[in-house]
Amino acid sequence: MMRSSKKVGAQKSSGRERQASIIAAAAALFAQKGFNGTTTREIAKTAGISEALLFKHFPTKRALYAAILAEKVQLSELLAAVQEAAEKRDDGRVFTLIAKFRIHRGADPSLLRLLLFSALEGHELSDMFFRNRHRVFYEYLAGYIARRMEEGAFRRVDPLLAAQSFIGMIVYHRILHEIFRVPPHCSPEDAVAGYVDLFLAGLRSRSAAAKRGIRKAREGARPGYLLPSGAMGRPPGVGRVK
Amino acid sequence: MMRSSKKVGAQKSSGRERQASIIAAAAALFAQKGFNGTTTREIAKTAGISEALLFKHFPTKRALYAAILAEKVQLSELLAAVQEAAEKRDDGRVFTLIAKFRIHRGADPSLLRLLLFSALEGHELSDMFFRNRHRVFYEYLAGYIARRMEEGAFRRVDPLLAAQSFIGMIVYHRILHEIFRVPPHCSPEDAVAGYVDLFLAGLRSRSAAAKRGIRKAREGARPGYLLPSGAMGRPPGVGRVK
DNA sequence: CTATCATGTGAGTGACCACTTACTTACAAA
DNA sequence: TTTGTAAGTAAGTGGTCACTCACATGATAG
Repeated sequence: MMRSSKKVGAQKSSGRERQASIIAAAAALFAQKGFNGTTTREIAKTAGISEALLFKHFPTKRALYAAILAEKVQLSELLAAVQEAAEKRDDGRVFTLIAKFRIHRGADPSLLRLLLFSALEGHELSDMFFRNRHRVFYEYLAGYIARRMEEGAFRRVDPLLAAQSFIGMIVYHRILHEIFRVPPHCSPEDAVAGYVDLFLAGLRSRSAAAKRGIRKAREGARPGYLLPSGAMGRPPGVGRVK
Repeated sequence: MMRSSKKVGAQKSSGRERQASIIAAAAALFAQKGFNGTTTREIAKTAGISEALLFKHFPTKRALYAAILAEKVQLSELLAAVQEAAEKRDDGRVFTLIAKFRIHRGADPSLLRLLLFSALEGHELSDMFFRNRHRVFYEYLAGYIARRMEEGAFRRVDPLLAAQSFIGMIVYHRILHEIFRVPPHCSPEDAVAGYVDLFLAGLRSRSAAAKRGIRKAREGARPGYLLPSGAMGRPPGVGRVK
C-alpha cells in the first residue's frame, strides 16, 4: 500500500527489442556454459529484466534456445563471392575465400561453441543447425571439386572426402584455438595461405597425362554429392518448440 | 523396527573394484550428457550402488570427473609402431597408421565426447588432458615432417601447420560422424586412404629439382616450428579457467 | 563370542532450478 | 478521463540437485 515509485526495473521496450536483447544475452551465456550450465535467472539478469518477463517472451528455456539456434542460421554473403571465383575457375581464390571467411571474418566466436554444445547435448535442433549452416559449405565444395575433376584440373579423388578434408583443416584450426585455447603459432593470414596451398597441391593433377581417361569414372558407388539443390530451405518453425 | 533382511543392495566389493566400476559408469554418462547434464543419482544407479557410497569414494562430483579424465590420459602403443615406420621413411605407412588408429582402432567413442565436453565446460583438467593425449600426435608429426623436409622428400611448408591439417582432417571426420551423426558415405578404410593420399600428395616435392637448394631455406621469417624440442615439455601457460 | 571396521544404505537437508501467480505500471485509443 | 492492454515485477511453488547422517551388515582377528 505504501508503495509509490519503488520499482524501476527496465524501462519499457517494444516486444521485438526486448526479445532481441534476451536472445543476445542468452546466446552469450549458452555459448559460454552450455544449455544445462546456464540458468534462466542468469539470463534474465544479464538481459536486465526479471525472470518472469523472460518467460512471457519464451514459454520455456528450451524454446529460447531454439530461437537462438534458428536465428543464427542465416547463410552468409560468402557464397556469392565464392560463386564468382568459381565461375572463373580461380581455385586458389575459391578456397582462400572460404578459409578466410571461416577463420577471421564471419566467425562469430560464440557460434562454434554453441554448435558444439548443442550437438553434444543432443539438442534436437542441432541437426537442422548443422545442416543449414555448415554442411552447405562442403556440399557446395564437393560439387565444385567434382566439376574441376571433370575438367581435368584436379586429380580424381572422392570429392566429398576432399571437401570434408578442407573444411576439417579449417574447423579444427578454430577448435584448437577457440575451444582448447592453444595459442596461435602464426598469423591467421599465414594459416589460411598454408592450408589452401597444402590442400590445392594435393588436389592438382600431377601430370597432364591424367587428363584423359576421366570418363571411366572408376568411383563406382559414388553416393550423392551432386550439389544440394535447395541448399537452404526456410528456417523451420521456431517460436514454440517444446 | 520391523526390518529383518530387507536391504540387499550390491554385494561387497573391494574398494578398488568398486572405484573402477563407478568410474566406468560415470565416464559413460559424462560422455553422453556432459558434466552438468549428469546427476550423481544416475551415476550411482548405473554403478548399482547408493548415492551415499559414491560420495564415500569421491568427495565431490567434480573429483569423480577429474579421476576419469586423469585415468584416460594414458598414451597408446601407437607411437612405437609409428616410430618404426618413421625410421624407414615410409611416409605412407606413418600417416596411414595414425589415421587408422584414430579412426577405427583406439577410438574410444566416448573419449572424443568427453574431451569436447570438458573443453567446452572449461574444466581445469581439460588442458592437461588435451595436451597429453592429443597434442603429442601433431607435435610428433610436425617433427617428422620437418625432418622429411630437410631430406628433400617434402616441399617446404610450415610443418606444424601441416601436422595440424592432417590431424584436423581426421578429427573432423570423427566429429562429423560421432558428434553430428552424419552417416558415413564410404568405408573407414577408403576414408583413411583418401585422407592420406590427399595429404601426402600435397606435401611431396613436385619435382626432383627442388631437392637441392634446400639449404637456402628461403622461408625468411619462419616462426618457431623447429621440432618441439622436448616434444611434450611443460605446457605453455594456458591453465586459467575456473 | 565380541569388538572392529570397511562396506554399505534409506532418509534426509538446504540450496537452487524452471516455471507460475498475482499484482503494478505506462501508455494510447475511446 | 476512462479503460484495455502490453510491459513489467516480487514472491512464490514443487521438484531436483549435490551432498550428509545415522545406522546396518558381514567378514575377520583376538
